[in-house]
Amino acid sequence: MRAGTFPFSLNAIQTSDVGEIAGSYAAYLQLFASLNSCLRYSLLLRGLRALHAHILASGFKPRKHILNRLIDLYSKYGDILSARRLFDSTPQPDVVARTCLINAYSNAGDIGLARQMFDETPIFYRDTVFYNAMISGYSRSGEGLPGVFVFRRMLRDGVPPDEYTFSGVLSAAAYLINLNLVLCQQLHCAAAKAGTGYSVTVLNALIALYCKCQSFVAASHAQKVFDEMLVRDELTWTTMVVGYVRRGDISAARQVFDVMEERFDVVWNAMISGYVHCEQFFEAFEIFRRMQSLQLPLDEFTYTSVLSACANAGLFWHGKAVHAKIIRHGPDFDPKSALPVKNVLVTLYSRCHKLELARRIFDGIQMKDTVSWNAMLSGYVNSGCICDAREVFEQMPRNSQLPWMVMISGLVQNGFSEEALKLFNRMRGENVKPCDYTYAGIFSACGDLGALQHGRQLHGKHIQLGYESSNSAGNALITMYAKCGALADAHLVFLEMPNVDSVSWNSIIAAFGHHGHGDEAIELYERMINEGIYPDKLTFLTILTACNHAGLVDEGLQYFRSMEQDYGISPGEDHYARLIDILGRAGRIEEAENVIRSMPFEAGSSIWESVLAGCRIRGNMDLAVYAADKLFKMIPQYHGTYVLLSNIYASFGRWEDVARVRKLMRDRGVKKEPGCSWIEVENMVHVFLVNDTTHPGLRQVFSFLEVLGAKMRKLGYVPDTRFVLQDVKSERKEYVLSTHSEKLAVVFGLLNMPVEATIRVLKNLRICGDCHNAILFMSMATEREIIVRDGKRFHHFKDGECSCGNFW
DNA sequence: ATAGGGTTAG
Repeated sequence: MRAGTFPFSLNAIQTSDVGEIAGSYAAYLQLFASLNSCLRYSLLLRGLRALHAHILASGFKPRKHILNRLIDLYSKYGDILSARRLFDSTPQPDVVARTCLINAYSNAGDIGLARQMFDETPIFYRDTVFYNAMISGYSRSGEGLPGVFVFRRMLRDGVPPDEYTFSGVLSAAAYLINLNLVLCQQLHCAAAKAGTGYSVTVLNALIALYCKCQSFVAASHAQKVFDEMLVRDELTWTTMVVGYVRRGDISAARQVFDVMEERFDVVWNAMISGYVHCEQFFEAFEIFRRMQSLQLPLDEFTYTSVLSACANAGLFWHGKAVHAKIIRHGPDFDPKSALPVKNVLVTLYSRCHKLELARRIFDGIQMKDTVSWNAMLSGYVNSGCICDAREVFEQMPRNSQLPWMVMISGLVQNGFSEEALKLFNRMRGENVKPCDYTYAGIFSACGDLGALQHGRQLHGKHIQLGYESSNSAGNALITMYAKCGALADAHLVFLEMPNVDSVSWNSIIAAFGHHGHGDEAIELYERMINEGIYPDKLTFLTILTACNHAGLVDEGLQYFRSMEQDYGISPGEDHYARLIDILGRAGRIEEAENVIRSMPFEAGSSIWESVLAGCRIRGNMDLAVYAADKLFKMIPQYHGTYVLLSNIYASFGRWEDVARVRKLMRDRGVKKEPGCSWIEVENMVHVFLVNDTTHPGLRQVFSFLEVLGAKMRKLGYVPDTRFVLQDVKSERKEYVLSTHSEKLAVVFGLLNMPVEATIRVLKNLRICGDCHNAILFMSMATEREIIVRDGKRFHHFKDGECSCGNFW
C-alpha cells in the first residue's frame, strides 16, 4: 500500500456475516500494524479513526483482541486519550491492553502514569512482557534505578526474564549514577543464567554498559564480550565505536569506523560528537560534510552534535548556516527531539556573543528543561551579563548543584566575590551539596577578597569532603594562598597535589612571580620543563609577567624567543604587550619600538597601552603622543588613555596639555571611573581614590599615605619623579586629585621602583610581596581603612580583612 | 503487547 491511497475506502466491508466482518477488521488492523514506518503517524491516525468509527457505526461488538489492537495502535500513533478512553470502556482489560498503555505513557514521556498502570495491575495478571514494558519504559526515560528495581521485583515475583528483559535492564542500568563494575558483572551473570547470554541484543547492551563504566577493567570486559561473540551485527560494531569514543580513544573509533561495511546513522553521529569531545572540530565537520554528500538522513542527533562543534569552535556563521538548513530543509522534529537542538542553539549563539539571538531561541522553548536554563545562565555569565544571569538564576529550578556552581564562579569571574561567598552560604542553607568546581570558585573568591582566614576554613571543609585530590580546586587554592600572601601555603598545596597539571604549574609559577621572586619562578619553570610538562601560551605569559615584576629584562627576552623557537608557540598580542612592558620599564624604548615593527600583525590596543605606560617611566613624549593617538582611534571611550597621557604631560610640567587632554575626555563624553582618580601599581593593582575629599574613607587614605611616606623617607627612599600638588575644582565642587598630588607621591614613587626594591621596602614595613596583599598589610600596619581597585573589583581593606563593601 | 546504539548545559 502506498502513501497516496490513504485513508482507504471501507466500502469493501459490505457483508453482514459477523465472522467475515471480524476477519476484515482484523485484517485491516493487521495492515495498520505492519505500516509502522511507511507513513507519517498523523495520516495513519486519521485512517485508524475512520476505521474505528466504522466499527462503532456497524454495531459490531469487537472482541478483545481487536480492542487491544486498537488500543495499541492509538498508543503508537500518540493519541493516548483515545487509547485510554477505549481502555476504560473495555470490560476487564487484560494484561495486553495494560502493557499497551504502559508503552503509550512511557513513550509520551509520562513515566509516572505508566508506573500507575503498572501498580494498578494485579500481580496474578502480570507476565514477562508486562514487566519488560515497564523496564524498557524506565530505560527510555533515562531512569536507571527504578528500572533495576522493577527487574528485581520481577525475579522476586517469580516471573521468568527473557532476552527483552535483559536488553531493557542493561540499558536502564547504564543511566545509574553510581554504576559500577560489580553491578555490570551481576547482570552479566544473571543474563547468562537465564540462558540469554548469547543473544546479540543482550550482548550489545552489555558491551554498552561495560563501556559506560569508565574504567580500564570494564573496558577490557567489553572487549572480551565483543571478542567472544559468535554473531555480530551492525549495532555491535556501532556500540564498540561508541565505546571507544566514550573512552576518548577517537583514533581507535575511527579505525573501526573506516572498516565498517554498513554503517548505522548512529555511528556517524557518534563520530561527530566524539570529535567534538576531542576538540577536533574540523574532523567533526568533515564527517558532517560526508553525511551530506552521501545524502544520509540527518536527524536531531546529527544537528545537535554538529552545532555543538560550531559552538565550541566559536564558528558563528557555520552554526547559523546549519540553523538555516534545519529551518529550511530539516525534518519537523517533535518538541521532545527538538529540545536538545534548541538548547545547543542557545549555547551556540551565546558563545558567539549574540545574546539577543540566544534569548530569542530560549524564549521560544515551550518546555524548558534544566539544560535550557543552564545554557542561558552560562551564556549570560560568560558574557559578563551578571544582571541577566541573576534574573535567570532566580527564575530557574535550582535543585541540582550545577546552576549554583555556574553562578558562583560567574560572580567571581566578574568581580562579585563577596556576593559569590554569600551565594555559597545560601547554597549550603538550601542543602545543595557543593561540587568540586564550586569550591574552586569560592577559593578564588577568597583570594580576590584577601580573606585568608575564611579561605583556610573552607579549605578544611574541602578536605573533609574528600575532594582534595581534584585539580581544579587545588589550582584555585594555590592562587588563593598566593593572593593572600601565604606563599608558603600555596607552595604546600602544590607539593601535596597528587597529580599536578600544567595549570598547577602555571599557578605556582605565577605565585612566585607575583611575590617578586622572579628567580624562583624561573627555577620552577625549568623544573616543569624537566618533568616533561609542555608549557602553553599561559605559561609564557606567566613567566614573562614574573620577569616583568622582577625586572629581569634579558631573561624575559630569552623566554620570549624560546617560546617560538623551542615550543612552536607563536606569541600572541598579550605576549608582545608583556615584552614591550618589560622593555619599557627598563627604559629600552627603542628596542620596544623594534619589537612592534617586527610583529607579524598590526599592533592592537594592548600593545599601545604598554608603550604608553612605558613612556611614563622614562618620559618619551613624542612616542607617548603617538601611542595615545593610536589608542584614541582604537578605543576612544577608554578612560585609561586620557589619564595616562595627562599623567605623562604632568610629569613634564605641561599643564596646558593636561587640561587639553582632560577637556578632550569631557568633550568625547568618556566616562571616568565613578568618583575616583587612580594610580597604577605595578600594572596589577589600581588604587582608586574617591574624588569627594570629604569622604571619611579618603581621609583615612590620606593619613595612611602620610604614614607610609614618613616610613619611606626614614628608610632613605626619595621619590624620583616630580610631583606637584594640583587641586582642580570641578563644576561639582569636588576635588579631582591628580596622581601627582604630593600626598600620593610616596606610593607613586614607591611603585615606580623595580619590584625588588618595592618588596624590600614592603618587607621592612612587614608587608608581604603581592601588591594587593601589601595593601592589606599596610592597612593592618597603619590600622586604617584602605580602598583599592583591582581590575573591575573594588576592595575595602579593614582590620586585616578585605571585602567588597558598598563603599562609594 | 516488550528489547540493544548516538545528542545538549558545566
